[in-house]
Amino acid sequence: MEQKIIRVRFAPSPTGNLHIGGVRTALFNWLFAKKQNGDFILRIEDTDRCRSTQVYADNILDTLKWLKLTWNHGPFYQIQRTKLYSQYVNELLKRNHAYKCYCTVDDIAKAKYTSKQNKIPFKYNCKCKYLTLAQINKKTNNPVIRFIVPKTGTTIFNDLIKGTITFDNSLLSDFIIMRSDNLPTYNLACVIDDYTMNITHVIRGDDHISNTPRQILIYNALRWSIPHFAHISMILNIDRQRLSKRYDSISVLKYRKEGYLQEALVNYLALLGWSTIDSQQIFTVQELQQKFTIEKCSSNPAIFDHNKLLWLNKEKIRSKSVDEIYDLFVDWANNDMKLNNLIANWNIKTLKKIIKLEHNKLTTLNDIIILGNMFFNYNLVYNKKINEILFDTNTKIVLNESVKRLSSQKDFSATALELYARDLAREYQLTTPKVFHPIRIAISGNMRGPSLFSMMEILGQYEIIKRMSLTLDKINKIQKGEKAKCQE
RNA sequence: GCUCCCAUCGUCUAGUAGGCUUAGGACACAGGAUUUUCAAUCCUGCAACACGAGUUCAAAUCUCGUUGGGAGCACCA
Repeated sequence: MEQKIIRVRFAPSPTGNLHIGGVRTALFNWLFAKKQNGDFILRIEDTDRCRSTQVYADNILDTLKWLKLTWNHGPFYQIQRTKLYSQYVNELLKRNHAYKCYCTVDDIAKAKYTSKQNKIPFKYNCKCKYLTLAQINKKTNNPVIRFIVPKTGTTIFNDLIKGTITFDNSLLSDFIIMRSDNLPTYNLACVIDDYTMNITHVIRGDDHISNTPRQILIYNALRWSIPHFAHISMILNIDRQRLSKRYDSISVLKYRKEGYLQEALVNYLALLGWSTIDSQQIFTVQELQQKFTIEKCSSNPAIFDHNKLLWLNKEKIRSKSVDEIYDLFVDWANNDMKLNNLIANWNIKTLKKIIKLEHNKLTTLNDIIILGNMFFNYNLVYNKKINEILFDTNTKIVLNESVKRLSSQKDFSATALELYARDLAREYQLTTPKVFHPIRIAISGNMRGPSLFSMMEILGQYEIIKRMSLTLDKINKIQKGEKAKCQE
């Protein structure tokens, strides 16, 4: 017998940037499909004309592309499929599973207000079902279409993650499936699409659990078999609140901008609500595809942990060769005009040496910018600690003597340079920090940075002496009474 | 108010047919070693089964209740 092909879909609405929770839903669908050689379909649910925009749709597409969550079909836009929805709405109407409702938004708001006042659960009891032809003829407004929910019984489904979930039909209102503008509402469009697109597994956020019984009722009314459902838990923000469109809809693309690797984000998101028995932390994409199972998805909500993402990003960078990191860096910088200009004159060979030097310290690609600036765009920064060292009486001695000695030095390997510095310390009876710190500040403009002598080796004689002299000049000028820049 | 979902270290989680758990791993945090800085590295440490009943020889694991958190109850998706 032929086995049914697995087909899943990711169906965001373009009413905001794709946020981290949406990306994870997409990822889980994608992994589920990939593992079983199934299809991953992208569908844009844009029936809300007031809030959907192309800008957001593009953001969704761009984000998925960056993360390499490729889809086999689509993107389908629901707005282009309205004929299909009308067709099925008519069928439901014909089969007495739906009726036209002429109630106004005010009517409903009033009913809702009353139930809130009386503290009773809200259920809209629409009477339009019983309207006579004469009464209907008097109506002037455009009706909506409501689905007729059975008065009794329960709707049960077996969720692949949460287990059996039961809802009482009597609690449900006759819900709207088509608005007065003749566009379908979410529950209707979703069912029609999932069915006609042959979706076998609906994997989505668990905020959709309460929509599921409504959708199942539509499947039943149309005599369609229902797909498998899997509701993954939400990602909560640090306040344990749902990631809201309003506050957390900063685009996931910001992680790219900040220098995160797509594979780090994918790896991290996979770990958020999914795990293996052996608690493996670092996965290649291929491993994720092989090992992902819906059964191992956790049913409790997860909080986004930025620290762990950072760690994972570092690990991913470390696992790459210098050349790979360089390529990644250049690609990344090319996405940003400013960065692109900044690094235009950076020497490739030197940059690779720098990357090699700091290979296992890099946390984001942006760290390379910081390092590069140290080497290619020398700039002496001032802060309290640096000033202290700059105006230490020994500093001038160390720098003057260094300039003198290094001018005639032949060997500029890290080991030779360290030897010279240690000799200097011994001869002047200074502790090594008293010698090393001024040199570090003079040549890198900073207190923090890579191994001092390796840094000097990369810079070379000319640059070292130039920077040391420059620093001496500055010290002299400031000491002569020029308004101290460091007082700012 | 009603319905549904969830409940192991600060965070993500392992614990899958109740005994193998003095509850494991990872991130974070703290301390130490190393050191010219920041790191990296190595070592060490801190830290959890929400609570209460019940079932059982035995419960983090099953049942019920309580509490807490989340989601939904739109002509939004």
